[in-house]
Amino acid sequence: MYRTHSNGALRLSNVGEQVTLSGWVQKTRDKGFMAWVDLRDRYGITQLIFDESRTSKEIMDQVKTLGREFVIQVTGEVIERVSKNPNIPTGDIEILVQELTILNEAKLPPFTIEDETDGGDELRMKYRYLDIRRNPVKNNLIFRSKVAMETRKYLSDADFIEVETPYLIKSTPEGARDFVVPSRMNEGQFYALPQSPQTFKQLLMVGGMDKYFQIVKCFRDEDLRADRQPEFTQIDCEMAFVEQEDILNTFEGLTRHLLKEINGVDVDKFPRMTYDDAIKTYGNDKPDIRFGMEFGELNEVAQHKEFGVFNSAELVVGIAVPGGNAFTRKQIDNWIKWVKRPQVGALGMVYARCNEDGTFKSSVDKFYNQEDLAKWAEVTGAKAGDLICVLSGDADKVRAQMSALRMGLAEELGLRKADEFAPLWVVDFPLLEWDEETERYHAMHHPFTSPKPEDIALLDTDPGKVRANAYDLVLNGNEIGGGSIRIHDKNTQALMFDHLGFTPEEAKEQFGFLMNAFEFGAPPHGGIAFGLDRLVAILGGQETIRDFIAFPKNNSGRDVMIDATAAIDIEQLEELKLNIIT
RNA sequence: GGUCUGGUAGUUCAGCUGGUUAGAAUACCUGCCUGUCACGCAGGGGGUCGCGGGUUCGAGUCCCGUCCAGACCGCCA
Repeated sequence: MYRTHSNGALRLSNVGEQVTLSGWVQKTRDKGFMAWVDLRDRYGITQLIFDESRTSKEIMDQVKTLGREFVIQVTGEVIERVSKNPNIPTGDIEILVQELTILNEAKLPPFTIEDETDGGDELRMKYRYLDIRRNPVKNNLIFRSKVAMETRKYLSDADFIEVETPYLIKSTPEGARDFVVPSRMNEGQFYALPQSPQTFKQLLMVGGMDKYFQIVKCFRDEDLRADRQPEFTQIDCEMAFVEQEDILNTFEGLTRHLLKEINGVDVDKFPRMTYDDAIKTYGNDKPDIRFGMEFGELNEVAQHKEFGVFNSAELVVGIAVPGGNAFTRKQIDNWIKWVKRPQVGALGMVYARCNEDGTFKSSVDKFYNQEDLAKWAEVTGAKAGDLICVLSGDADKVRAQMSALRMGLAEELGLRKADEFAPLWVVDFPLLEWDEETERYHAMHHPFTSPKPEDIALLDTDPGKVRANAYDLVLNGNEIGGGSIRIHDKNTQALMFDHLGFTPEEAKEQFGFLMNAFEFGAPPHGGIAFGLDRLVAILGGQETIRDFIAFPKNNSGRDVMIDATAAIDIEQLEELKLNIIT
């Protein structure tokens, strides 16, 4: 037997017991006459003691050969420590070792296996199995497991059935790029890995599995970000015989359950905001509402003066930065530089200081008097001590720029508190989105999303104005889930494909199976999918999802540990009848 | 596809305006140390300054190219 207890288990009450422990050598502290070894496993650290007067000479010598991360097994007696360590749960006891076995030696690890490691990201990824030994990463993985378990518990209790759907499916031109898999048995043909199990879960509804969920890997061949991986996990859900309201309530319930069970936080009923309002008020369809700084549209009060920049702008928009009057001139200049970076792309920024005495001092005092600036303050909600930041230009662009500035400032001011949770439903998304490149409308969500019945008439006259029965769940400025009520009749689906530029033949070739199914009694249905990686990271109070994934890919989609991607043998290529064109 | 930042000891970093033998911390090795727990003390080893080219009397430092990493924009139905 390798162990009778874990390294986090023993307490004062175990004193006198004979125990066997196994684990990794975290650290040895050798005082000559006496040596201590911190023995680590998943559960904690237990201190081993070796002592000239109580330990055999052989074992004393053996201890001197132990290096960091050696795997050892010891047997000995639990004794009370002479000097206790209040910082760890096992700090009152130690093991007086009588037998020591080195189960496996270890090379010197390339970085320290400690909470605050000296290792950089690249190295940690290359030796991810060592990184996972560290508490922060280990705890994140345990945390993720707990979120997944609570999700299964909640949905299972609500009569949802977990069904697996295939990973080898068919490529479609809509949406993200597919990862493709060549088929050996079907020469020149390919499977695609699913971007989501969308059509399959709809077919499950036709199949009568009226409450379905799946915690499932999805794949998208697009460029990565700190919160985007090429393979990621969704909590994918679908329900039949439901309206939008039923879905929102069910999954608000799931989110509330997770916040309660995982974070111990009770949240009020989630507020709802239309897509249009989110864009107007926050410049963004996933607003972080943990803090204010809402947009104030200044066209009426700032235009028709002598300031040409504002007069020629489609939109002049401002926000009040709480306490921002404390910024130095240099700090404000740096924010101006910040918004002028190509990533944000503003041409400049106008600002107005709101002095404590109620007066204003702006960068455009030449054009605006105190009365004008007081109106700016009224529209943006600025109080004495605040700073009003104003951007202007093309409405869509300036909203995106102001949104970036709002988030940047909030981050800087510490308004994005990791332990505060502000969920929000964003509803009434547009059904279609104009794509400049292909010069046609694309489905904003996906082509199976149902238009709002009262907007269907607009499909022919003003397609961009048609709203969908689509919704996103936003948490702290991150989209953590999104879904829609689906189309469930063949004619509406055909109409949608038509407006998306599919000929009836193309629609049949790519989605004929779904259209067919709709002829055999498809129930009304809808659903939602949560991004598990992102959800877990946010519940865990972090923005980057990588440390909640055991073996993530790097920025370029590479796994630096196994060194994937890689070329394949010529034999494999021949078997697949593939040529590499360069 | 684009913008920006970085690459110097095992590791994390400093290295100014180009100028003697490239430093610190930590890790590692040796010795000492009668209760350590970020142990302490003394000593030691450790470098193709990512790679290639250029400017210069002289390049870790400046320029060009390239590779790698990270953040972001585009992209992500």
